[in-house]
Amino acid sequence: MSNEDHHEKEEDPYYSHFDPFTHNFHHHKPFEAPPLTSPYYEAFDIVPSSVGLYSDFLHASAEYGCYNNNNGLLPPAHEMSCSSSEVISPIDDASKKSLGLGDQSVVTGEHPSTPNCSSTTCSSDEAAAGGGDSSKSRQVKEFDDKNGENSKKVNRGKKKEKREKGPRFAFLTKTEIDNLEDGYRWRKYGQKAVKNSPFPRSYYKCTSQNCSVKKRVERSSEDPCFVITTYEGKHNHYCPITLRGHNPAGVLPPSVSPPYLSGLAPANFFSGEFYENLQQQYYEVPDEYGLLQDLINPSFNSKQHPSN
DNA sequence: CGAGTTTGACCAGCGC
DNA sequence: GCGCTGGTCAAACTCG
Repeated sequence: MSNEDHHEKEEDPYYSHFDPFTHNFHHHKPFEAPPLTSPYYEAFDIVPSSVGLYSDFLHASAEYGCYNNNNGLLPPAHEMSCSSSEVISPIDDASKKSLGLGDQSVVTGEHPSTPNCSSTTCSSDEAAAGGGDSSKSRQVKEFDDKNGENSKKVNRGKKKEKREKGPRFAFLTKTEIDNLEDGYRWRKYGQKAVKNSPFPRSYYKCTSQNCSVKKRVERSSEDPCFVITTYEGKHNHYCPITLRGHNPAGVLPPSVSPPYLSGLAPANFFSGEFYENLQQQYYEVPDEYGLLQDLINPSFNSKQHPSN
């Protein structure tokens, strides 16, 4: 799929703001939050639900269990002063299930029982993906050769163990570029057509060894101007790429950066260069694991175009 | 030749 | 149980 020039650049009619997040966020900070109050919250503009794109996206976030999650950076959906309840819905049991959360709470600040990849101890996809039960490691087709067939059939042996997901963070980007440069190196490992969308979803993994961060990129079906990028997991390495020869905000190594600086925030997200070509809507996807603070770049001082 | 992409198949979860 | 769907794998392919 190409980025066809669906749309010429124009003043974004959706980019006027209704900002529910700034309204009552501060009641939901059960932990000692890093100083990301306004930068992040203000980055989180939501437009009226009449804009289908956002509606969809917010629904998706609800499915992820966004608003009721542990760190409380985001308000419960039903408390958001967004203009429509159809846009925001609190996480329900079904949503938890979809998250693989089962009965576990999505409210507390506790870390999950699964390995937390926030340190270098997380060394494999297996570990990141679900506890790394080696007994259930995949059996590839070689073991199927007893039938003498060289089929592509595989028995991956991934049984019931649900893959547990790392922290997730998504944002909207108004851009014609599908795969935004974020400073990290990614290898595409899949592409799928998604229901109700003419645009495929692409799946990427971080190419860095021992880093299991993934991202999904899909263009909004309702407004192809927007690309929805969802990061999952947390980088455990330096950003391999810096822009213009300097270290952009958010690319500090985890070892020296405060938690909210490490990890997922797109490396060049805040660079002027990046801004030159697009407008963005940050949107926090439910972060079951209490790592929201890892995702927010404090330099993101309100969604301001540098030219402003 | 290595790294990255494409693409068809497989698998698991979920709803009916 | 079955079909649908999302997510992932890995062989084949492309590109530099």
